[in-house]
Amino acid sequence: MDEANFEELIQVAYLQRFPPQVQLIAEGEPADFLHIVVEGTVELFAAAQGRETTLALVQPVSTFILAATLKDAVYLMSARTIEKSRILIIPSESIRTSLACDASLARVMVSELAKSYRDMVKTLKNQKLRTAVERLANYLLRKHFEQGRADKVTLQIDKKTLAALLGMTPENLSRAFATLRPYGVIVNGREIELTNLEDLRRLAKPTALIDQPSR
Amino acid sequence: MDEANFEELIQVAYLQRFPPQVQLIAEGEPADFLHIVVEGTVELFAAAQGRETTLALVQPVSTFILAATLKDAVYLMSARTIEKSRILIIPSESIRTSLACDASLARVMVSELAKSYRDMVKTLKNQKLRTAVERLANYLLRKHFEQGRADKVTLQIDKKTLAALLGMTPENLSRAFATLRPYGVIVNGREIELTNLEDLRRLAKPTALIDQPSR
DNA sequence: GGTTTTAATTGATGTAAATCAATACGCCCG
DNA sequence: CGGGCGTATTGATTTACATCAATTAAAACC
Repeated sequence: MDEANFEELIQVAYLQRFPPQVQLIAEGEPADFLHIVVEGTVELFAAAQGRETTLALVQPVSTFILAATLKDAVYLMSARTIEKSRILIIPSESIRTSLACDASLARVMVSELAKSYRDMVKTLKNQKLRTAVERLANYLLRKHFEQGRADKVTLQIDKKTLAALLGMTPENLSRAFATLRPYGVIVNGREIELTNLEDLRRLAKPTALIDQPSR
Repeated sequence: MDEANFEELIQVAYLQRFPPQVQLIAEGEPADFLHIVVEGTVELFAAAQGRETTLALVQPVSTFILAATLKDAVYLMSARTIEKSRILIIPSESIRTSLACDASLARVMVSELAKSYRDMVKTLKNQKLRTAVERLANYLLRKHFEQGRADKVTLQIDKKTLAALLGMTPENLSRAFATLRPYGVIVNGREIELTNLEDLRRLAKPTALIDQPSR
């Protein structure tokens, strides 16, 4: 983006540290600040009818609630830290001002929003087209790939959060792991051993159109 | 957007008519053209594991697969016409070229993408936080509002498509309508009479954070 | 105007997942 | 080295939804 604009934004931004389990924003509030995760992990969640679900996890370096900031609208999701995190906070007003006069910033935003949109489409397809067991199997395969294809995968979140992210209850997640046992999935706390990738893949049927993160 | 750019795009664009039930694009294919619905209705759907689901309906005047066009990526969704439609088709390459040199186009794109993203978030929340009956109830309330709050609502799509859109089977949709009978919902083909809005609202618990279309 | 085709409903049953309840497993602390 | 305390697992049951099968209703066709 334009250098002068960048300086301007840096001036009004501030970096803040948060302990785990701190709620940063609440759905329904006006989006006064753009948030950027510099370190740690942030959970985006939402509630309705007395239920709550996790919609996404955000890890460095990534913005969240960019769309609300740009539309000068309310947050559609709440956010809380999962682990100790550092968050860069920029007033939405400044972002919108910069956008109005900085064409290259606008192009970057287009790209970022298009990516986010595609990720959301993939999440929705995952949710509507797959069973709970299939979602878990594909999640494990993705982590396997992300963590360098070692035969052991480490969950970075507790199982309660994982269950919400995958759209099921913690009890059902336990049972889903049990179901995957015959496919070479051995659970040991947060360490998951994958001893039969072929069978697991045959069950999960991963596809780039859902499981490959958008660029 | 910039006038010269607009002229350029109009030059390379072409308007085409399609009968109902024609597949326009298939997920996985490269996004060579941006599509704009000028007249009619287009269904966006996706398949995996032998299942198929509807992700969105597009009505005039609206683009679809904008994100894929901008990212020069493959389609994540397939599209077919539901009724007789007129579609404006513009080569993706031209869109990307215009974007690179037209700042106001970039800003419009930002706005459009942010809106689409927020709609997708709402769809995901609807799917993860509500039961099938609740989704149907809220759908009816939204149509009720869109169609001028008359006590009768007309479905613009057949029940098979509606079922897929709401994330259920046609059989289950029939039963969901039956479940809503005590809440004043009387079905007569595509005409749905709503005789007890208070009770229906009490059941549906609509919220702006899911049910209000994004601006 | 009757016949074929397609969409919609209804019933019986099966399966996936949520809920409720109890128990086991760490983990920090005194 | 036991308490507490949050997290995870396991079992029993209920509920939501899908599937299979049959029937009815509504279009479309000749």
